[in-house]
Amino acid sequence: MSSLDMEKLVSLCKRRGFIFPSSEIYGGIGGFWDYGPLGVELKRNIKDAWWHDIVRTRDDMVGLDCSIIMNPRVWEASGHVGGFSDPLVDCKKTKERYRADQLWVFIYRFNAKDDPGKHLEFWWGSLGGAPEEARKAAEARAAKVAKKLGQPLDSSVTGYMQLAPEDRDKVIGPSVDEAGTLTEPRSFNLMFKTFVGALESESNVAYLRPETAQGIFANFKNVCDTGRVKIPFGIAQVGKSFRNEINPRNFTFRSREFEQMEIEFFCKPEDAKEWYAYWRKARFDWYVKLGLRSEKLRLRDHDPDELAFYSTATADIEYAFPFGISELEGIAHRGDYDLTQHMKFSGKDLTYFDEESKARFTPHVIEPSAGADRATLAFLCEAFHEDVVENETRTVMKLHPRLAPIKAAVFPLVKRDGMPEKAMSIHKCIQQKFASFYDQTGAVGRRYRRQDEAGTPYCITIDGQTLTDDTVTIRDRDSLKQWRVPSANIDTIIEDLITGKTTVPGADSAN
RNA sequence: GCGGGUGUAGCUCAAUGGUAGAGCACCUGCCUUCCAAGCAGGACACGUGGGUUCGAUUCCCAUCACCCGCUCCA
Repeated sequence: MSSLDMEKLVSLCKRRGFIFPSSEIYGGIGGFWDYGPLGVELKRNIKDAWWHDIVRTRDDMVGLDCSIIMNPRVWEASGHVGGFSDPLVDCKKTKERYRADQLWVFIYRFNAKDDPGKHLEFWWGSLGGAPEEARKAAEARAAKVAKKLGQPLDSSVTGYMQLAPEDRDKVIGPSVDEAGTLTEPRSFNLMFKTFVGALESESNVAYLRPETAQGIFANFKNVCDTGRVKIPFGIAQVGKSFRNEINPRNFTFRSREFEQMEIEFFCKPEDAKEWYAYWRKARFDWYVKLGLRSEKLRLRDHDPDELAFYSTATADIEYAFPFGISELEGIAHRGDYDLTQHMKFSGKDLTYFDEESKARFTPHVIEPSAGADRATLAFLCEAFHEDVVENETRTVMKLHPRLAPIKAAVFPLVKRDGMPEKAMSIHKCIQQKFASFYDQTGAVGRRYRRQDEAGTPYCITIDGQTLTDDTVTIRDRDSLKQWRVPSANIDTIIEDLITGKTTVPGADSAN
């Protein structure tokens, strides 16, 4: 799919009511999106499928729904308050961007050539994790100047962050030869700050969570104390998270408000490697099962230098979006980092006592963390098709029946002879079990096409024959095949098709 | 945050310094027995705010949003 097709998808999403720009009538707001009538059903079906497969049908998983705003100490323990904000400096000339805390300023003083009593100062900016790392580059520049002016009188080093504001203009950026091209350090803090209580003061600062995971760790003891879980087990949570992304981009892919589907799976330290391998595969297979083609998906293991310092292994499930290959879900082996951090900061014992082995230990954690909006976008991209039928383009969303916003649409072939009444009663019947849509306007072919764009897998049409033998036609979205079935147990017939218990008949038995 | 581009109806596009048009979609009626039918009628738009001008959708400035590239993404 080219980028042109991404535009088509965005257009279809808006036209058919999948996704709208947030607060559009006020000019919108970057990084926020709304789900329309079809979109909310699709996203809900994805979250429901996840919850069903991860929590309901497993005996080693329980669910949780914790608050979005937590005690701010949670985010100190997790490292988000300290590590989630980087002061950045831009070079106005080269457009390069540096981390201000890794930019060191080496000040060298030389005697001026024509006037030995006068001193010249050079403030060279140089990059490095510590001054020692940065020194080499500065020394090279000093040596160059020394050829003209002689050896420097003295030198000193300071952090760019520590400079007085009026001195920042003196600094020569790492990639330029003139001073004054660097901006003030600006803090790009990705945490959403707010205040708890009506009075705004530093003492009641709180944060909107940047991930749902920490709520699980903070509740680990509570869940264990309910006595219904034994290691190995997992806690699952679906919910909104917030990050002040520097640059939201690519439709809903990088949003500032987004929804996560996260698992923290707790196990014995010696079993962690095995569980990591298990979840790495299980989560990949889940996307394939729901319709993402495996050749568009890839499982990418992080390089050792890419890993967070506490993680021994991390893999990303990536999807080939039209705008590039990007992450849908990360599966991380987090060791005992999180529980240890929360023990340290809360002072509470979060170790686990294993009744069988009579051993006490800090569980290790495997974290499969998925983006619900990213999954939704991937399924939309995957589903989008433009088929050519009799020289006409048919836009059809080939969504997995389990995910389709509307499972069945019911049409009277024409608006008379009691067909609308019969169709309506069938629609009401199906509606008890599935999302169903009734439509009697215009030609039936147009109604089929409308449902194609919504991704509705099955259309049911009531015709003249229905009134005599009580059968209806079912039309399959992907094959365009039609066949007759009794209307009496139509809800069960649709259910069997959705669950895969039955399949579309090979023969076209339409009238 | 930087550079470039775009912004006209629900969608895709057009025209214009003098009150905006088309196709598709939508609504109503008639007609219609299976894949975007026909006829008649209808509703709907110049992203926002300033400036220039007698008059701005058009020119200028700012702002917002989106797209592309950079940057960032614990």
